[in-house]
Amino acid sequence: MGRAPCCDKDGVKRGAWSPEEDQLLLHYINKHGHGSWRTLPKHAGLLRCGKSCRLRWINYLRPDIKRGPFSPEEEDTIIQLHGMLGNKWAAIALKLPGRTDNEIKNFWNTHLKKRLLSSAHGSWLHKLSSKAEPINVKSEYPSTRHMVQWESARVEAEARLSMESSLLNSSSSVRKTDDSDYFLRLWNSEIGESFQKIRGKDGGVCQSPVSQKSSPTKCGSGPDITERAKNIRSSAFANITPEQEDSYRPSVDDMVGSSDSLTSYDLIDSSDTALELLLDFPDGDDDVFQQ
DNA sequence: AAAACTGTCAACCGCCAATTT
DNA sequence: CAAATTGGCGGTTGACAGTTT
Repeated sequence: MGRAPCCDKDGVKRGAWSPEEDQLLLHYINKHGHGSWRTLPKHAGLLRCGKSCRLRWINYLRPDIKRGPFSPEEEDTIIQLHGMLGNKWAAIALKLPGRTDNEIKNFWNTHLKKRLLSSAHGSWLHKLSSKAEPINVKSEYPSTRHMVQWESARVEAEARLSMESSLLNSSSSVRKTDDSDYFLRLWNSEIGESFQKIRGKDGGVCQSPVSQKSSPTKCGSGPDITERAKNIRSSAFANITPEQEDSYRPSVDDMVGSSDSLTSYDLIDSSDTALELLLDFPDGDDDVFQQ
């Protein structure tokens, strides 16, 4: 059975919100809270879909929304979290107070992704031109090919890192409920703390392309980010005791019933391969993420 | 000056998972 | 337990502004 539409299309206003509508929504929520989004428009006197009201509130009207350009630190965080989580915008937004998933998604798609791809493109071409034998992929369109290769390597690495993280999580006392929940636990664990320490050490001296265009940037530069990534595992685990590390290691019970015969360490090792794939992304890629 | 192009971002759409009936 | 409902998420679209030709 198909799902009923969230609201009738007829008689429901769409498109940009007027200041009057914003006022109505703001006033209602301040007074009563949002309650059920479905019934809110009716009670608030709005000719809008509840879903639309929710989105407007979350992305625009909420009082804790942070306005203005992304700070270098926020930018850095987005790049790193996206490397770990992929397009989990809601999870990423949880680590950026005042920023919405939509805002982060837009920022990634319009700024960071382009920089990443253009830099990756340039670096691959550079590497190709310096090698007698091109990489074992045939295509008349090197740039497209390289982007695809890079992207597939990244996706694979993500998938394996995700699997690894799931194993780590499954071994702790708390079970995974959803991606963001799992990630928050990981982030708030010793591993996450260590990761943040790594960030603290080498991050932060970068400039937002939006707010400080003329300033130099090293935010997310090639060696910077790859070194960070390399350090995520080694440094993070190095900072915890063997007992703590054991607590992240899957128990025998956890492994029983798994569909294959891999041990947790096999998986971690295999993720190393994928990570290397990601990390071995062209040497001298100093300009990745730079404008 | 104006048409074409490009970039940005708010808003919508469709799907999924959790919750309720 | 199944169906219906709701909230939430990620992908995509389209309007608008700014820039280039």
